[in-house]
Amino acid sequence: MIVLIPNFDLMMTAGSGQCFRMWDHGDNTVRLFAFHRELYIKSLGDGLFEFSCSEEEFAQIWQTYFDLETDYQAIQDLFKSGGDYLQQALAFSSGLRILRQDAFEVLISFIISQRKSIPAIMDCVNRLSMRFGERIGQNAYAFPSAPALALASEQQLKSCGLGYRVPYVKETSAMVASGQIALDEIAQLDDHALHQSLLAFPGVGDKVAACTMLFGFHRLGAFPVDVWIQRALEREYPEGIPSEQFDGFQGVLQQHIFCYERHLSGRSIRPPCQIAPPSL
DNA sequence: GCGCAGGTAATCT
DNA sequence: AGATTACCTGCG
Repeated sequence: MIVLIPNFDLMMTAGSGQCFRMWDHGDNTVRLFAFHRELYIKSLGDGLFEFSCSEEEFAQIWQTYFDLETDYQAIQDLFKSGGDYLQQALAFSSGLRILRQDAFEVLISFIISQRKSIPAIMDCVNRLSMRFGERIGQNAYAFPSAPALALASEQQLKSCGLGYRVPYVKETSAMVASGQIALDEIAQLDDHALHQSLLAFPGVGDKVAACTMLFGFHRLGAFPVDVWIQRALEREYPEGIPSEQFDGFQGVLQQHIFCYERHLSGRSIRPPCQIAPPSL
């Protein structure tokens, strides 16, 4: 099916580091896995996109996943008074959206992300999915469930390249699987309480908690500070960023700055090409 | 071979 | 409280 989606940059969103299961498939097409489904999207230009699914599935799953019902133009307008640097960042990364991903997948993925490059994270997540996730198609696997990861042996997890994060992933999955911390329950909490709850998971500090809030719980006010953001803040806002001005949407701001900073440093903002199936 | 990659937790002062 | 350091693994 073909849809008109104004103000949506598919490649920018796919390469923005918020998700690890979306690849540049060539020919302006992106391939992704989410919510036990496989999807291809082709950008046709002029705001037109071709989705490899039915209209029902689009309305039911993907419209929400890509947060297409939120007015991002209105959010961007909030940042208009943010100075030249911000305007340049926005101009570069306009069309970016905050995906509504599965909270458990985000939690585990960002625990893995520490001290890893984006391609390395994608490798790990992909290996975990191939080994412990449900098969959803030709060479396509869903992200594993919490019980599946909780039951995995340390050796199996280690062979997916997790390194010292193995106990973090295993214990966090066990806590979710047992209901000790139920993700659907803490989803009801306010931002501060949710952040505190997430810190109780091993391997989760302020940064991973903020990423989980922003990408897994769609808390647009969460503001993850990684090395890129920190460098940008020190350089552009030595007196501190006037974050009250952007209250409630600092997370969107963070994504724009992140994309722009990586662009300035010469890093790709495009999603990596589909890699060869990881060896098991 | 060495340093670093979207950090965290343990161990200092 | 704030600063320092080890940590798996893969890649340049």
